[in-house]
Amino acid sequence: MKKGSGLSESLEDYLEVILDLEKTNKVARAKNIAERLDIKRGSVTGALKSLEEKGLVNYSPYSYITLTPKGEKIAREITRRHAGLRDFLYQVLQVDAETADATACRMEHVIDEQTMDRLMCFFDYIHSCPRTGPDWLENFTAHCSSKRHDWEQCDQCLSVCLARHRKKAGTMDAHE
Amino acid sequence: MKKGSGLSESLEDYLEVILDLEKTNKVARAKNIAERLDIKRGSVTGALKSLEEKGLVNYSPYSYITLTPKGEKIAREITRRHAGLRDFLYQVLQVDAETADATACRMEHVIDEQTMDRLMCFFDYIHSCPRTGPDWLENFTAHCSSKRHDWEQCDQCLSVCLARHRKKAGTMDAHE
DNA sequence: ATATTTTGTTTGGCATAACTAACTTTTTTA
DNA sequence: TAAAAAAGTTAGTTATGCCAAACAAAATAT
Repeated sequence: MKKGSGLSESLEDYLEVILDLEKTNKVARAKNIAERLDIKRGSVTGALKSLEEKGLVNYSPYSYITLTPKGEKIAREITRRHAGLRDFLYQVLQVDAETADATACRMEHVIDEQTMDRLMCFFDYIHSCPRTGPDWLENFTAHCSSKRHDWEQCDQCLSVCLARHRKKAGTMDAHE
Repeated sequence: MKKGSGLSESLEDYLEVILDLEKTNKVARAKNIAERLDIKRGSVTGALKSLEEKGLVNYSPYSYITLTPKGEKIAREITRRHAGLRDFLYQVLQVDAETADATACRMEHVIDEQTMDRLMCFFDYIHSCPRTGPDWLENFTAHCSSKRHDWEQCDQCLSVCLARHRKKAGTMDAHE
C-alpha cells in the first residue's frame, strides 16, 4: 500500500486527463484522451474497460465517459499532487515552466503521502517565514549561477530582512 | 531524450544494485541481485542478457557479473541522484528515513537533469545562506505541526540570526 | 435519405518484465 | 571423488500497455 491509488501510472494518467476534459470540454471523448496522452485511439478502449471494471469510470462501448465518485476522488488527488509539485519546481527551484510541468507529471505517480505533505508544508513555510520569502528566493538565482554564497552582502540582507519584519509587525499591531 | 540513460526504470535499478554489490561484496551475483530487487532468480538472467546486449555489463552464462565503464557511469549517476534526493527528503523535508530512501528510489528514475541540479543547488543554498541553515530547518518542524507561523518569535529569531552572522563574519575577518 | 467523414472498437502483434517449475552447472561437503 | 546443496538458466505463462490495420457505429454534409 505504498501508493495511494494502487493503480498503474498509466491508469492514473487516464483518470487525470478525463477529469480535466470533463472540466474544460464538459465531456471526455476517447479521441481527446488519446491526444492528451499522445497515444492512439485504439489504446484508449482497453484502458477504459480496465477502469470501468475497477469502478472508476462510467463507460460502455460508444458511450460518453464520466468519472465515478471513486474515480473522481483519485483523479483529484493526482491533480492536486501535480499542481503542488509543479508549483514547487517552478516557484522554488525555478526550473523552467515546461520542465516543471513535465517533471511534476512523472513525480506525481511516485511520491507518497508523507513526502507530499511535507513538501507542501515546506512550500508554505518558505512563504510565511520572514527569514525566507520572495527576496530569499530571488537570491537563490544568484547562488545557482555562482555556486557559492556572496558573504559580502549578508549583513545588509539580514538587516533589511529584520527591518522589514519589524515594519510589518508594527502594521499588524496597529490593526489589532 | 528526457531521461539521461534511455533505460527502463527496471534496468536502471539493476545497474544501481550491481554497482553497490561490486562495492560491498567485491562481486555481483544473480542471487544477491534478486534479493536486493525482491524478485526471483530466474528474472535476473533475462535482465542481464538485455544489459549485456546494451554493453552495460560484462556477462555470459554462469560468469561473474561486472559493470562495463558505460554501465558504471550510468549506475553512478543513478546512485548520485538517489543519495541527493534521499538527503533532501530526510534532512530538509524531514521525512522519516525509510520513506526518504524508498521515495528517493522511485524519484531517481523520473527526475531530469535540470531539476536535479536545481534541487542540489537549493540544498546547498539552504545550508550556506545565513538566513536559513540548521536552526531555520528546526523551526520548520514546529511549522509542520502547527500549520501556521508563530509570529511572536520572529523578531527575536531574526535578531539572533543577524547577531550570529556578525559574529561569524568577524571571526572570518580575523583569519584574513 | 444517403454518402462521407469522424470517431470508436476489435484483432493480432510486439516489447517489457515479472512468475513458476524443471533442468543444468557450479560449489560445497561428507 | 561422489553425493548433496546452492546457484544459475531455460521454457512456458501471465499481465500490462502500446501499436497498426481493418472494421463498425455515429455524426455530419450533401
